[in-house]
Amino acid sequence: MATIIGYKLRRAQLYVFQDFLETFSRLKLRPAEFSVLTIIANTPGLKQSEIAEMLGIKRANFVALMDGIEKRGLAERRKADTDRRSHSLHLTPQGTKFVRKMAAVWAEHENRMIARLGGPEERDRLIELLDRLLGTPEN
Amino acid sequence: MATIIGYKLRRAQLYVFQDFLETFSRLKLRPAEFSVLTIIANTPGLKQSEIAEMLGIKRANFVALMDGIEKRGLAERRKADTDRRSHSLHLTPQGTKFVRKMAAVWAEHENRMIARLGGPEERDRLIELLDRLLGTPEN
DNA sequence: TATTGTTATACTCTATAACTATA
DNA sequence: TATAGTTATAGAGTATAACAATA
Repeated sequence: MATIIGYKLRRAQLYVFQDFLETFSRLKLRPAEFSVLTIIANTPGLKQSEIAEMLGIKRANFVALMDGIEKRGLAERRKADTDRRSHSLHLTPQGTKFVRKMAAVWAEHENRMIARLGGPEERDRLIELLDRLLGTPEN
Repeated sequence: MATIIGYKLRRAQLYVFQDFLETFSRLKLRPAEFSVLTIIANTPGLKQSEIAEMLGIKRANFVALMDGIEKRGLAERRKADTDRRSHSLHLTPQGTKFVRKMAAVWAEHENRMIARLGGPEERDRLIELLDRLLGTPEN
C-alpha cells in the first residue's frame, strides 16, 4: 500500500483499539471513557473543558460522555465555587474502586501489545517515534 | 496518558491524516479514495469486493465510494464476462493522469512525515514496529 | 462582552440486513 | 443454494451554531 506511514498507522491503531474493545467489553468501557476516568483519577478537580481539550474532544461532545460516566456512578460533576459556570470532576468512591479494576484490565491489554512489539524496549522505541510525529519533545 | 500505545497511536494517526487531508484538499481527495485509486492503478481488473476487503471496507460501504470515483471520471466499473455478477475496476485515461498528479502530492506529504520522524531509516523502524503489531511478517 | 456547559443538528465512517441478478 | 453488488438504515465519532447561566 502506497501511503505507507498513514495507512500502516491507521491499521495498527485499529488493531490495538479492537484488542482494547474486546479486553474491556467485560467492563463495558470505551477508550474515551477509559481516558476520562484515568485523567480524573490522576488529577481530580479539573474542569470539563480542560479534560475535553486534553483529549481532543469538543466540549459539546464531552457532555454525553460525562453523562454516561456520571449515570454509572463512577464520577461526578461539582459546581466550582470560584467559578460557578464550571464543573470540576471527581471520582466517586465506587469510581475509585472501578479505576483499580480498570488498571488491572488495562495492564493485561497493554502487556499483550508490548509482547507483540517484542518487549518493553521496542515499545519505548515505538512511543519515541510516535512522539516525533506529534512533535512532542520527550513526554 | 495511561493507555500509552493505543492513545499515542491514535493521536499520531490523526496527526498524519490531518496533514494528508490538508495536503490533498486541492485534489479534493480523501484517504480512502486515494487508497482505492492506488490499488486500481497497481492492479487493474480487481473486483470491487476484492479491493474493499484489502482495505478493510465493507462492500456495502464501498459502493458510494466507488460511485464518487466513477462520477469524477477517474475509474470505471466493467462487467466481467467470466462472472457477470462482478465488476472489475479500471482507471480511465483521465484517471491515469490524475494518479500521476496524486503520486506527486503524496510524495510531498510522505516526505514531510519522514522528515518529522528523522529520516527514511526512522520511517523504516516505525513501519517495522507497526508490522509487528499487525502480525504482518515483513511486508 | 466573553466563557462554561449544554442542546440541537449535521456529516462522515462503519456495521448489518435484505434485495437483485447472476452463478 | 450461494455470491457480487446494491440499497436502506442505524450507530458511533466528530464538528458547528446557538442558548442559559455566570463571569
